[in-house]
Amino acid sequence: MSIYDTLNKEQQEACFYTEGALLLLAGAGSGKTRVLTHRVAYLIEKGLAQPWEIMAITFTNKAAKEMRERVDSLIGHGGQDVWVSTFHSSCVRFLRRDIDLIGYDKNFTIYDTDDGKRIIREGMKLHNIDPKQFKESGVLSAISGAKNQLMGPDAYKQSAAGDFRKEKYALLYEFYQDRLKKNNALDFDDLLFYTVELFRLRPDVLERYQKKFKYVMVDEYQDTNGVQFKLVSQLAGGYKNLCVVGDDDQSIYKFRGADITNILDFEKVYKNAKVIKLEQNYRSTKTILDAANQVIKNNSRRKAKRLWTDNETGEPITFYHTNNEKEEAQLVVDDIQDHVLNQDKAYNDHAILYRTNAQSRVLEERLVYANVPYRIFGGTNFYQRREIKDVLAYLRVINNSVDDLAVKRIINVPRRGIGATTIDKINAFAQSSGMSFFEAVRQIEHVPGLSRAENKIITFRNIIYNLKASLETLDLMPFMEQVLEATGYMKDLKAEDTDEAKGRIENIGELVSKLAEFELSRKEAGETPTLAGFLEEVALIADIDNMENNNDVVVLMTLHSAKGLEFPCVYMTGLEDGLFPSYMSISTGSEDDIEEERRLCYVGITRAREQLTMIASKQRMMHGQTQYNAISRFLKEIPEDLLEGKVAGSSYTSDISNTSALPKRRDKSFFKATPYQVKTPAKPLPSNANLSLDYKEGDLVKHSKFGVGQVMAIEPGGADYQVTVNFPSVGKKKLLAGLSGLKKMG
DNA sequence: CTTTCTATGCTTTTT
DNA sequence: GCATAGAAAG
Repeated sequence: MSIYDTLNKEQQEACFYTEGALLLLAGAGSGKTRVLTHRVAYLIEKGLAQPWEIMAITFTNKAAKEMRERVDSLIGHGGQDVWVSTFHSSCVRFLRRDIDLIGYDKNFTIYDTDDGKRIIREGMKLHNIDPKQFKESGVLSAISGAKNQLMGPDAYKQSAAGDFRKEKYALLYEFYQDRLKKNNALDFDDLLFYTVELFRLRPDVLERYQKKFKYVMVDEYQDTNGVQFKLVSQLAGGYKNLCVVGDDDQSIYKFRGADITNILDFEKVYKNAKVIKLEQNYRSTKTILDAANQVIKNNSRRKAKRLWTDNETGEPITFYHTNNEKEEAQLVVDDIQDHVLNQDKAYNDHAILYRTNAQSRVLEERLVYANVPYRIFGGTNFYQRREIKDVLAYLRVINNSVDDLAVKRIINVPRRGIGATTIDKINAFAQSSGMSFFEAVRQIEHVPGLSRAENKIITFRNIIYNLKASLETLDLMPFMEQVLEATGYMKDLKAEDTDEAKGRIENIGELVSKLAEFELSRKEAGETPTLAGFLEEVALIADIDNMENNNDVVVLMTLHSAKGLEFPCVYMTGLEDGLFPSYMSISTGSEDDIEEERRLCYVGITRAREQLTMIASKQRMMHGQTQYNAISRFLKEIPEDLLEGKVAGSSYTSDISNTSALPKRRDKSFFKATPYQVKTPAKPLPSNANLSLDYKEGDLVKHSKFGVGQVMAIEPGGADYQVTVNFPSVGKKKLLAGLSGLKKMG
């Protein structure tokens, strides 16, 4: 009996085929992570490689974390030395070590697209480019596209000659890279681009890694782009033991530069590549899988394969055609309630999926109304919120003062009476003498024509100087409190006294608890937690990474975010032509675009284990206007005998009163051990959060976002108490008493 | 320099 | 329908 006995024949084959190039075509739910982790175990067990000679690359932190855990539990001792990480964090590691060899500073900051847009906006002003004709996002995606094809600004300029639009892009690309370099910053694409450059220009560095990594594995290979392809071939160029895993039918990130030909042509590039197909699905019922197959088979550009399963036939797929999006939402909510109350299902067995984030609003409304606990993923990322970006900008300035963007962001936040004219003057001075913006602030006495504004700048400068000094002496948590105090940011928000401001205060509180977690985890790992380390971690994190499975809540997310996840009950909403497939993909008239959407549909269907509900609405409010859309063409590709409810003509006449025919909700506590509290409109904070708390360990407290939880611990920390609370909906959280607005229950 | 009003523009988004 | 950016007014 060995650990490999639990694998099927193809899985075993993939596991034992270790040398050379291997393409693993792994259909949805076919157990590819199992194969990858067992393969790692096999390599180590057979003595083919030491743990640190194996590299596994994923796209998301979540996938990396999951693989990490599974490798650890399978291998036990030594497992933690296997290099498991995302493309981007691997590159950060490479670059932090050696980027100086190609003329950059090792202490670079990572910019997100928001930062990028600011730079482009600036560049467009400088070059007099009409913002009506060029959108920042369009420019950025052109730049991103160029980087994905390994084209620097010069190469791009050459290729752009004669094309009016591209020539402007080229101009902005150059400006953008200049500005990033000045600010000592790299964007997401740069992380990959410069790593490839580093390896190209310094073969000695590349060789070190090629010797180190005897075996390289890449997950979600169908989503790789040009640079990633190059990077992978560089890394695996030594031993040439490269195993890529993917499913061409789940390639849904073309708009981010993913190139499906990487997987389709793998065998052409790696001539002796072995191909193994994993076609047995362990996740879904026959009915669901059948539907998925029937839909995806309408795509022409794909590798031949047919997913099958030994699972039961299961229930038919339910189809509803509702009159409008409110009914749609109500129906989903009622159905979930019914499952929870009458069918022994938990809330977290349910996922509601949609094409666009905007659709979540109506659903959220009905969920709140029905008191169903839920969590929305995606939309505006936590780290994109204004208050979070502001606070992070302060940290960035303290960490890397050359970061002009960050300095300009917070120089007048909160208001210090420093306006556009003053900033322009400093800017002009900085540029004429070739220094950074903050350097000009340092030498503010030399900047001409400021008069009264000078004192305001000096006040600001002192704040930053003092905080820089605090960072030297204090631990991160007390330092953070200093930042919030000394900058006046918290004071300003508290004075505002609106629900919105309270929400922002809570978000900052959440950021503080993230910092606490970070500090703790680094200390546990025996490392010194640094500000730079925290900023880096925060820059590379996504919303979905924070999804924890043990919270009993319904989850809402886009079809894109759902990739890689599975749920017993899945609701696919908004299945209408014009929404899904999107209007864009229909109007270009390109079959490729429709195929991409169809793959997205395939991804959605295959998320479901037991029950799949598909809903279209006759009428829907979109962009403030009522739209009447036809039922999605994808829905029509599913044979009627797999569906319950009628597709054409639609016999399902739902009016809201009809839904009250569903079983009435009884006292929730009969069914769920833990009472829950859904998001309520923020309750007023204890207005002067003084330091005496009205709750103690063991008490139940209420948080306006996380609901009710039990206080696990209270510890003094600097000027405020750190309170650890266990919330049934989100798990344990460490909060600052003054910021969190916790209220004792009862 | 700050506040308030009007216009505009909107898919998806692993990092 | 909503959020955000830029212009106009205080």
